[in-house]
Amino acid sequence: MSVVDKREENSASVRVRFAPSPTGHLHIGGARTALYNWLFARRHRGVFVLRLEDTDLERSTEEAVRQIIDSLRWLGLDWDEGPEVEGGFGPYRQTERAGLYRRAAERLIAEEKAFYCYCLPEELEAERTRARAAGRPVVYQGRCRGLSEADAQKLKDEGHRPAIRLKTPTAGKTVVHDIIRGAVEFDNAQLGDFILVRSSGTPTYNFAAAVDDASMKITHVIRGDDHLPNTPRQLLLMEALDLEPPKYAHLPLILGPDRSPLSKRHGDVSVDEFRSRGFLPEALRNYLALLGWSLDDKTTFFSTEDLVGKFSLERVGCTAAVFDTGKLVWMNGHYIRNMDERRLAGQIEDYVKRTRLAGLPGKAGRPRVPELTPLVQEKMKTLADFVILTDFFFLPVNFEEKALARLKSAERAVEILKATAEILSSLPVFDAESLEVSLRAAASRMSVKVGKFLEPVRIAVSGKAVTPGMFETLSVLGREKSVNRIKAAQQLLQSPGSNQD
RNA sequence: GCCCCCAUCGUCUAGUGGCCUAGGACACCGCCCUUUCAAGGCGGCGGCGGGGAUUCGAAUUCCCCUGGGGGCACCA
Repeated sequence: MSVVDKREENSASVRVRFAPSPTGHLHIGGARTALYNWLFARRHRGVFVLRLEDTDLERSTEEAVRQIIDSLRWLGLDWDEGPEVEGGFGPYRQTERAGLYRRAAERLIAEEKAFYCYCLPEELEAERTRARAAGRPVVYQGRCRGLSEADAQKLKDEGHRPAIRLKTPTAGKTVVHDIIRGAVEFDNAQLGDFILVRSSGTPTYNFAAAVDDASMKITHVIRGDDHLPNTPRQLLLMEALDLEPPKYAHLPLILGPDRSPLSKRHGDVSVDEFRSRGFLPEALRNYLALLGWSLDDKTTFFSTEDLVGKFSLERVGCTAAVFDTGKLVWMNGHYIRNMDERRLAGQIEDYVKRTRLAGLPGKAGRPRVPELTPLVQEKMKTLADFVILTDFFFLPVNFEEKALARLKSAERAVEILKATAEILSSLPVFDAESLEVSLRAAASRMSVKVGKFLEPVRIAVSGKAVTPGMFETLSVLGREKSVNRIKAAQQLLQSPGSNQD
């Protein structure tokens, strides 16, 4: 810890940002990007900025803003500047920064580093199609770059609304010094004079991102791999604007099981969905941290403090990673087993409330979550498992097909159930210890192994083949319900219709 | 078509020229423990995409190929 602290001293000025476009839920890939940014900021005692890239008016929604903010909060990734907290470099929505982009664009025009382009989208599209067909590079040909004053005026008079393009160097290379990948070279000629401002007056992604990263004094841009080809454009822009560029780190993508980029096709991909499925934020953080980053060859579990203390971009890998839900489930189970029992009970209560699952516990006369939690804690892998494991405490017995078959074919089941009902009815103290003593004794009297003895009891009382420990289960279920259910099962077995083959 | 990125067990990864007959984790398969199921313990299966080159020596360096991915938008 002290080693870390020492090194922090001179990196106190780190500023990073997470810049989602609010067009949907927070995607698991975005969550990892946010996490890495957050870790990097915390690790260097820097500032984590949340910026909304909402320049696409068509697709951006307030609903999406809400969801992204909720998901980030739930994940525990708090931002120092951004929506709802503000800060000295705001506003933090690009739609509210229009003046900034306009001034930058005007300056570039005035300095003749950018120009108005009157080409129609359809014309450009046609040209691209031609270029592709002819095997030529698909780059803007610079038609309006050298437009004369007179021609420009004429087009303007005809009512054409121009876009603004950057004059990109036609020769030379732009090199991106990526922290994760090293130097990556791009031919300037391949870049083309890209659009800065749409004819509608709104800035494009590259323009807004470059202006904002610089004006917000971002020191490290940590983002997805898919932005690597954009980086030379942003670099060129900052150069034209005479702005100090940040350092860049491009994270490899997250893939689905079929090795294509993770998307809705692969099922649950939003943080919100993982929350609904009963995953813990600390488990998701731990799993996501390891999806692309590692400390060494053996450390798997990291508390958030560990992560903050040990995370580094240098140890982020270059390879795209497949998202393995199975491993997340396992890790979540580990966190559940190791959680303080009372805290877990609280989480379960919140979860059940939030998801409104069947068998809502807690009504008068029913067992409460804190009472049930210790019975199922070590069996749960997600919070959702709680309901699956304990529903029979709240609901009438609903026999699972497999369990019913097993009950019917169990040896001496009727005899066992009868004996158990008698014991339960007459037990002076109805608690787990007494139950264990007397039921073990009964099994031994009947020369039946305890496991075999308990099987029909388990199924009678729960309708399931799998339950928490039987003695604890009976004791929490209570004498009356236990006896009633056992007697009911006994009758079921003895009724004429229950013959089986 | 052009530009760029990537390549170790099924999956996540360690590995930065000899410590590697390649280590760990998930999954899978056995065994143990056990009141079921989990959990836990022990063991097993399983990998450096291919070809050249450099070197006394390559998972590790270079080149080519192959495969995967991203970009080439008035989307972000």
